[in-house]
Order: sequence, then C-alpha cells, then structure tokens
Amino acid sequence: MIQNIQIRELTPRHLRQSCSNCSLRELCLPIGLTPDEMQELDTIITQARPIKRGEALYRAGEPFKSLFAIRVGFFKASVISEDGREQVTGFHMSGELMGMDAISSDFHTCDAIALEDSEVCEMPFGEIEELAGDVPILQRHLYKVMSREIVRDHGVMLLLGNMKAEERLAAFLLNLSQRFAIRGYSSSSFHLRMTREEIGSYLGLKLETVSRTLSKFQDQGFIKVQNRLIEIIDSDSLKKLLNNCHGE
Amino acid sequence: MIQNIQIRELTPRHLRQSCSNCSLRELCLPIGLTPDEMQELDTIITQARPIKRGEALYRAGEPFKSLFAIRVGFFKASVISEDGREQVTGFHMSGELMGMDAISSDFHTCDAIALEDSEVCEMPFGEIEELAGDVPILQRHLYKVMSREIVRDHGVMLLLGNMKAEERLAAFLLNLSQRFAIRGYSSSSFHLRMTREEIGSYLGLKLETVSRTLSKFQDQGFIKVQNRLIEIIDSDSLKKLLNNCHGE
DNA sequence: GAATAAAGTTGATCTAGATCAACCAATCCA
DNA sequence: TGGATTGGTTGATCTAGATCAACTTTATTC
Repeated sequence: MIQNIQIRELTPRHLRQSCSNCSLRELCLPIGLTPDEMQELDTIITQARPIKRGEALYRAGEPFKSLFAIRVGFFKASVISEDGREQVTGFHMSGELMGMDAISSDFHTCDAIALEDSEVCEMPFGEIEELAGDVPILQRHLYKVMSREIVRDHGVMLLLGNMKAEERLAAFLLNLSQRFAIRGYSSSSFHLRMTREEIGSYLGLKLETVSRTLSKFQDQGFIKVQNRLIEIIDSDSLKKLLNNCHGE
Repeated sequence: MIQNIQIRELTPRHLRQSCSNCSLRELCLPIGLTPDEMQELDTIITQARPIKRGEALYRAGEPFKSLFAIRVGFFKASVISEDGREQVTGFHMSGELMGMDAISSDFHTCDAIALEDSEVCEMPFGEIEELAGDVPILQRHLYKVMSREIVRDHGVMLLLGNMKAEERLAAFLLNLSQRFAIRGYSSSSFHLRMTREEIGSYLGLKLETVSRTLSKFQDQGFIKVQNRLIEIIDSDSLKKLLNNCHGE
C-alpha cells in the first residue's frame, strides 16, 4: 500500500494525466523510464478499450498486431485442440500482459475471453519493439515478462503432471488469493470470475471434481464457499496440503 | 537438404570459420545479419563447451549469466517441487536455446541435464541483450524464440490436461520424429535418449504406463520397440490416435 | 416476475491408470 | 568376465477421479 503510493508520487502529475485512461505505468511497465521515454510510450499506447464480459479480446488464428495490457478486468486464455477440446492455459487480471504467444508466428495461438467487463490498453508490438531498441530498460522488461510467463507455465506443468485434485485446487486458490492481495484486494475473500468447468479445464479436472473438492475443503473448515464467493478461513491448512510431505 | 546447403552458401567462408566450434549461425540465430553483425556476435559467444552425459548444464537456484545454445547433444529440463517431485518440462536437442526461464528472476528455475555427451555455446545474456538493442533482427529473434517456448508450453498443458495416455505417447513420438527429421536424421527410426521414467515425468504418466503403452503400439503394428530404439512403422495410425474424433 | 437456460451440487457406478510385485535385459565396473 | 546395479516389461490389484444421472440454485430474458 505504502509502496503503491510511493510509486505514484514518483510520477510527475502531468505525465500521469497524459495517459489518463491507462494506468499502465503503475501496472505493468518498468519504473525507471525518463519523462521523455514515458511520453514516447504514451504516444504508442492507444486509449483504453473496453471489452464486455463474454467477448473475445482476440482469437486463435487472428493476425498478431499488438500486445494487450489489462487495465481492469479478468480474462481467460485458452487453446483449442484440433478435435475441439479446450484447455484453459491461464487466468489473467489487471496489470498483466496478454498476447505474447503470438509473437513467434505472427498470429494468435489462443483465445482471450473476458470473464467480466474489462478494459485493455493496446500496445502495437512493432512500435513497442522499436522503442525497446532505444530504451534498454524497456527491452529488458519485455524479456522479463516473457520469461515470467515461461516460469509460470512450468509451474502449471508441475501441477498437471504431478499433483492430485486437492493439491491442484489448493494451489489454485492460494495463487488467486496472492494475486488479489498484490492488487490491493482482499486475499481472504474474493469472487471467482470463472465457472467450475473453466477451473477444471485449467487444472486438468472435471467440473464435478472441482465442485466436490471445494465442498470438501468447506467441510474441513479450510474455506467457505458461497457459489462463486470464496472465503479462505485456514490458509495454513491449504498450504500444508501443497507442501504435503507424503509421510509426515 | 538443398535448403541447408543454400544457407551455408550465403555465409562467407571466412566468417563461418571464425566460429568454427559453433554452428550457431545455422542453428538458432537469425539469417539476415550483416557480416559485421555476425562478427560481433561471434566475439560474444564463447567457444563450445562440452557437457558429459549425466552432467548438469545448470541447476535451479544458480545465478543466471547466460543462455545456452545446444550445438550437439540432448538435454532434459526439469523443475523440482518443494517436496521433491520432479517434473520434466522439456527435452531439448541441437539448435535449441535453453535458460530463458531464468531471465525473469536472474537465477535458474530448473535443472538442465545432458542425456548424452553434448556441446553447448554459452551466450552471456547481458551482452546478447546489448547487441540486440543495436540489431533489431536479433532482438526480434529473441522475442520469437521466447514466444515459441510459451506456445510449446501451452501445447504441453493441453496434453497434460486433456489427453489420455495413448494420445500423449503418440504426440510425444510424433513430435520427436518431426524434430529429428528437421535436423536431417531419420524420422522413422531413432534412439530415445531418456528413460521410461523421464518420458513418464514429461507426460504425466508412470513409467509402467509408458512401457505398457509402447508395447501396445508395437502389438498394434504402429511402431517397433527395441529397448530405446524406436521405429515408426505406421505414423498415420499414430496421427489418427491424436486427431481422435471421439465418435467416428 | 414467470419462464427458461446456465451453473452448481451430490450420489452411484465405472475405469484408466496408479500401485505393488516379480522378473528379465542391458550396461556398468572392478 | 562376471556380479551388481539400473532400466524395462508384464501381471494382479486398487483407487482417484471420470462418467452418468438426478436435482437445486442462480442468472437471463422477454
């Protein structure tokens, strides 16, 4: 909280206003740019664009032009196999960047669907790239963001390849909780934006298993479930489930 | 084959020799650099370094200094969870780049173990990054390589989250076959560098299931298995398993 | 605000793949 | 060269989670 305020204070007011629709600077772009560099960035980034719940930000197969920074809202990303199976590859919230998978082939490889009314800032990749050539800190930032996505994906592989249903759900809830906390929302009580089926797709489980496991956690007193509202009552027990030492 | 030769011919002989230990230029760095730019790249990339079978190129937790391009050989990358479970996140062969996961946090997040005697070219990231600022084609190439890794990871998630054991194995074999083909090796007959257990870890299966499924494929006449030597006899049937339309 | 559709829960049953176990084959090493 | 270790196969059994099914609750729509 205090840190948030400090960052805000570091940014001259007139510069903040020049991108009034877009809190990108605080959210997902590097601190440390000079005012000139920031100005240049602002000219590249378009005004925030609203995306209604259920709408696609982009779909697999569409030509790639831009990365998108989520200003407010919540998205799912998913790939569809040839035979029509959907795999949710991630849930993304404010401050996160989407579309990096499209750089390699110049078209999008997954769908990005808004799970609530959202706003994104469009960042034309060609221009961002050009600017990055002149601004090392921006270049480095882009590499880091992409690398972080790779690390995250490896974590999901570990989850899908090794973990049992209860562990997957516990990891999922704790991860969401943590990410809400970072954004200044409650870490102990939050609203799930996705269906049980979408959770299941992400975690490699069927929706019935997701539902049952949530009920079980509730019976054990770890959480309280009220439809999509989750209250975390005993996060230590959830963490213990995860670090489950299989013998102690 | 013809294409390979053409690429070679485009590179002046004296430049090729300046990096005699390192066929990076042909393997994993962009075609289209000027001779000067190539020269500069060569001064950055260190001589090829041999890694014996079983040795680690790097391990999770080690500080990050360089990316590594595999010149010859075969590696597995794996993450270990707090409680000691290993998840193989990928198998990597000549021409591929490793270590990109480490950029985000400045230390490696997975182990890279040689599965046969190998050689890598070390590419100090700081210097590569600096050069990339001056050479847009190199910068773009790095973004593309990282993006490709993200797309690959999404494919593995689909596999782990949605596919049955037979589909996973079929996908795995076809993928290996294709990658060997690209490198000029036989696509129909190849040697597995990894154990059944490592295959299982990658595919989210137990080694017994891997073994049984390979035997089943052999019984069905799709492949011939002789210890680690795999001969693909009927790749169409394997592909059909994958695009399995669940009703036809 | 009733009608309809979509999302969620819970129970009964089934099964793919895990686990346990015994054995065989290859390769390593003194 | 021959014993030991590691890797691989195959069978028998078990179980976590899938599947099928009935029902309830919550959204959406006109």
